[in-house]
Formats: sequence, C-alpha cells, structure tokens
Amino acid sequence: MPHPPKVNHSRGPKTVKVDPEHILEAAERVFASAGLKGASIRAIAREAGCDPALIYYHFENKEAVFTTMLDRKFPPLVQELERLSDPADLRHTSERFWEALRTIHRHVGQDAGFRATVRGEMTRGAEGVQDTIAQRVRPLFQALLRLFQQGVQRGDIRPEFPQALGVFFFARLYLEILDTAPIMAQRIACIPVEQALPLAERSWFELYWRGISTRPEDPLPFLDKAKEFRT
Amino acid sequence: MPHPPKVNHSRGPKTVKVDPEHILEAAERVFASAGLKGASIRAIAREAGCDPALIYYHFENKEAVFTTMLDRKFPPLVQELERLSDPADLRHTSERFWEALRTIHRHVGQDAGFRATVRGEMTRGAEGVQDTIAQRVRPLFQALLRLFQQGVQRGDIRPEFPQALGVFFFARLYLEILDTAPIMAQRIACIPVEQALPLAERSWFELYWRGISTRPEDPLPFLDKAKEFRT
DNA sequence: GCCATTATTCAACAAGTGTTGAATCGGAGT
DNA sequence: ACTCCGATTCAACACTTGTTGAATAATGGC
Repeated sequence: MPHPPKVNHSRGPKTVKVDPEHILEAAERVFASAGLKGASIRAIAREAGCDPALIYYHFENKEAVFTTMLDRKFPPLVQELERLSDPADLRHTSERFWEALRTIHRHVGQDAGFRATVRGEMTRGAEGVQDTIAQRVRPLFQALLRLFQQGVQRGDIRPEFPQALGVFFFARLYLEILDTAPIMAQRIACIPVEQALPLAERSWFELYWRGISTRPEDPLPFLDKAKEFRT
Repeated sequence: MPHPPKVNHSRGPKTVKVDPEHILEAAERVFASAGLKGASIRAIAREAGCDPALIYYHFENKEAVFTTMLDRKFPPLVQELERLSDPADLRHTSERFWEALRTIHRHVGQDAGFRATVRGEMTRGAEGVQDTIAQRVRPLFQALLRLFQQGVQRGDIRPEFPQALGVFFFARLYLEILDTAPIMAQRIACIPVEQALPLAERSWFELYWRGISTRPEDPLPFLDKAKEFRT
C-alpha cells in the first residue's frame, strides 16, 4: 500500500469552464516572458488555473498551442493591410504608410508576448516552426510591398531604393522599436517609459519617410493629429 | 556491491588542455542557437569536448560563463567608439557615423550568438541579468551620443530630432538588421542570403542618414568604397 | 434511474536540467 | 620515491520538462 487514498474529490467539469480561448490567452502571457521553449506546459496551466493534462485534451501538443495562437492573430492583420494597399486609395503615400503603422500597432502593439515569441522562433527556432511562421508573414510582406510599389509609381518613393528592403525596414524595425524602446529608455537612457514609446513611434516614422521619400523636406501634417492614437 | 568497477581510466589532465577560452567559445556557439536559458551546461560541455563538471571548475556557475563572455566583447568595442567620438576628428559627420557602423560590424558582426543572447536577456531576462547588460551597454550609448551631439553642433544633424532616439535607432536597429535580414531574405523575400546583408547595411545607412541629416539630398561618396569591407 | 459523453484531474514515465562531492590521473617540486 | 596540486571525470542529487493512461465527476438524453 504505497499511498493512503488521498484523492481530491475535485475532478470532472469545473463550475467555471476553462475553454481553449482561456488557455490561449494564458499561453500568450507565458510565451511572452519565456519564449516557446522556455514556457512550460505546467506554467501555462498554472496561469490558466487548470491541470496540464487539460491542455493536452484541447490541443495536440505544445506546438499546436503556439500555431493556434498565430492563426488567431495574423489573418485579421493581413486582411486589414490588404485593404490598405488597394490602388484605389488615393491618399498620399506617406499617409497610407502612417496608417499601415497604426494598423500594425492596433493589432500587435499590446501583445509583447506575441511579438517576442514570433521573433524568437523566427530567428532561432526549429526549422519546422520557422516555416510555420514564414507562411503567415509572407502575405503581410506582400501587402506592404504593393503599397511600396504604388508609392514608387506615384513618384512619392525613391525608385532606386531596394523595395524588399524598404518593406523589411518599415515593418520589422518598427516591431523592434516596440520591443526594445521601453527597456532601453528605462535602463540605458533613463527616460520615463510612458512618454518614450509614442515619441519613438512618431520619430521613427519621420526618419523612415525622410529616408525613402523623393521629397524628404515636405511636412507631414497628419502626424500632428497623432495624439488621438495614444492607446 | 552495486557497481561492477566500470571505471574509465581517462581522468586527470588531458593531452589537449581545455582552457577557459576554449569553453567560452563553445558557450558562445551554444548560446547562439538556444539563448541563456535554453543552452545547457551539458550542451556547452559537449561542444567544448569536456565534462560538464569541468565548466564548474573554471566558472562559478552558468551565469558567470555568460558575464565573462560579455566582459571579453564589450570593452574593446566601447574603447574604439570612444576614440571615434573624439571632437578633434574633423571628418564629416556622415562619414564618422559610417565608420561607427563598420566598427560595430567588425566587433560583433560575426557573433550572431553573442548578439542574440544579449538582446534576449536584455528584453526578457531576469532583472539581475538585465542590470549586468545595461551596465556594459551604457558607455557604448554615451560614446555614440557624443558623436551625435557633435553632428548637431556642426550643423550636419537636424537639431529637432530627439538625440537619445537618434542613437538608439542607429545602433539597435542596425543590430536588428544583422540578426534578421538574412532570415527574412531567405524565408520571406526569397533572395540569396550572401548578397542580402551587405546591401541591407548600405541601404540602412543611407536611409538613416537621410532621416537625420540637415541636407538629406547630399551624396555620400565614401559609401561607394564600401566593397572593401565585405569581410 | 441508467448510460454515454465530455471535461477535468491524478499519478506516473522517461528524459533532461544545474550543481556538487568524491575520485582519479599527470606532472612538478623536493 | 614521495608528496602535493591542478585538471579532469564519474556518479549522483533533487528538480523540471513534455506527455500519457487511467480514474473521476458533471451533464444531457432516454
């Protein structure tokens, strides 16, 4: 008799259901600070307030939790960027680019965990995971590329600038700013964090647009309305 | 008698000594693909061709391996950047910035592992590790800040651009390009990797300088000699 | 009231982790 | 020849990890 029969009479469905959505949100939070490899199923379960085995009831394995998370975040963002790259949109290219930046901000600006995980797995993840992510990033890249090309055709963007790089700098470097600007502000430059990010975003866009524009000295009046987007 | 005396008669000093340097190089390679947390002592030992316990003979613990690695890389880089920010250097600011970029490249361009680890621990590491890194990054930041301020004083850099952000964009975003441009080129844009990075570095500098310069349209003649630095 | 289904937990497995104490070997000093 | 010390390995510790099979409780249908 190895064990006294110390059973917890607490099995079966809970009063408050722990649905997959709930688990995904917890997973995102844990992935945030630990990465895909560092985040343990047990930690996710603890965060979600359930048993690790329940995660395996709802998802095939840990990687499935991750890819499901991707599939809830990417498609809406891609869809909105594709709408924005419609050639019928006749606003000035600079304003459309600013709009693209705000769109990215709205979709992933709050999800530091999501961003960290995607970047981490993209740069140092296993080959299979890298493919999974690349698959979902590619349409996003192509929507922005169309936007860029329309800017060149309309004479707003310098045609000699490598287009793929233009898009890459725009999106990836902006995400890098979201990820690291707060920490750098706090630990290196000793600047209050809340003010740092909005200023960094605005400055980044200004620098970027100057960099690719055919008329870098032109003012960007819509930037002054930027306070509305503080969130 | 629990064990038959299956001792390997291979203890004691090796024919080829495994000195701390050798371990550090192995550690760097392993940190590269796995991060500080993901890299196991056993994996580092395997890479170095020795027993895990030997690492504890030479270093206090795993974190000491990491900080020792930092202390071999940062000081020389900082020193060279401080030399570069000497106000007596009367070359044009754009050329000095390009020189700063090449300096960073020379020191950490090849060490993807080092960069990945530093960034990873800076953004999601434990508080203590973050402090350790911030301590070593700060002088680097300040050297570049001096360079930036001299550029403003000489009328080459737009005075309205936030200085700390100017430095942050310059250095951190360049490192981000080193880290992700090859992968993005390969998996998203489908461009051969070897050509991607040199072009990306050149384009980035061009974009950045246009972004902060008071005379964005001026040519950058020294950039055409960039082929020498192919490494 | 019985039965099947669904959601949940428990307990365990094998593998891997950081770390340590003791054992061993080679060479230097005397 | 003996001793001492530095370098190296072995074997184990306590712990965490992803995953699974069996057990259990609530729920809805008949």
